[in-house]
Amino acid sequence: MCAEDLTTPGDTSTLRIGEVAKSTGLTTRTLRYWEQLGLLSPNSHRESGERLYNASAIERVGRIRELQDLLGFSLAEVKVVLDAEDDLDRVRSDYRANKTDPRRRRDLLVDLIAANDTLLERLDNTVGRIQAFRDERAATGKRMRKALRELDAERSATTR
Amino acid sequence: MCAEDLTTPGDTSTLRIGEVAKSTGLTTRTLRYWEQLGLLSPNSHRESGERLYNASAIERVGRIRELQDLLGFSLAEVKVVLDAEDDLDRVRSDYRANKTDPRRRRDLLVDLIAANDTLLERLDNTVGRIQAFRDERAATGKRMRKALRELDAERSATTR
DNA sequence: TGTAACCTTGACGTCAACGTAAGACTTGCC
DNA sequence: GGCAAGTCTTACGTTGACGTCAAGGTTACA
Repeated sequence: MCAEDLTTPGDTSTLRIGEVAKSTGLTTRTLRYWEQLGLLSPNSHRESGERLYNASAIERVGRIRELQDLLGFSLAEVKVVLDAEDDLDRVRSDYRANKTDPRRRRDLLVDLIAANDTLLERLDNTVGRIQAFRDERAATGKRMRKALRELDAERSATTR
Repeated sequence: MCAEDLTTPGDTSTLRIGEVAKSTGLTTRTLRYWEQLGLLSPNSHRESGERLYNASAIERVGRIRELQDLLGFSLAEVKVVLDAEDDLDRVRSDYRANKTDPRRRRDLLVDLIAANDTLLERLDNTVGRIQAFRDERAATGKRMRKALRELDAERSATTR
């Protein structure tokens, strides 16, 4: 007796939490914790309460990790970005379905654009600063290699 | 009675811990914590035990923050990088003083170059991934602006 | 020479992001 | 149908990077 899919019809590649954990490299604990923070929810539940995810959850995990590790966002900040993305998706599907009224849709869109621009600015800033750091490091590397060459030349001259 | 400078002669723009804190925006607690981790040591002490820093400490703080915030390094990782930098400085000054024997110096230099290359690789990797993320975001922004223009065009057509 | 502001070393508190263990229920498989 | 393996909730533990007293010594300045 299994009432399998209670919410979404279609797109039903049901994964158990352990499978999601395995294929993402996370632990089940982390997945439940993220769910608790509202970052990643299972797409349905079995009667027993077992979480069932679909494949898109794995993509979402990648997205979260990207924001967290790559950009150093806290999970709270990650949530902000993800919520915005979700809003955007909703706007898009509403757009297709022609559900919301244009005024409301426009307002939401404007907000999303602003949020996106803020993020972009932050990203550019970060990239610029890392680049600067990188260039500095590259210069140091060059100097060290030069010093090494000189050292070797000196030694070969001495031992000759 | 103050035996001022017990370690380094010259370069004596002595700063007290509170002054360093103020000019870096850190707290004294953080400075002491970092010292405990071996990241940043005062350059001398008074008899009373009071820490005395010189101006280079402030630069060093900047360096630490850069690695910590910008690159998301843990303080342990920061320490690795900084220790390497310190080694390099030591190699340089030894080089000038012609202290260490060339064999040892060469070995150290090779190690430092390798460490630097590793860091560079990591930096490039990070930059690349952030760039990719950035581009994706930029594309999203473009799409949203387009959607907004269309929406406005549609509305003005309707209200006309 | 007082005294407010600063410094010292503990030591305990905190917050995010999980780890880990317990006890009970479910599922998959032979 | 039995049992190992997986999952559930609950709850306490941990780690990194500090914050925040507390109790006492030191400095700087009027």
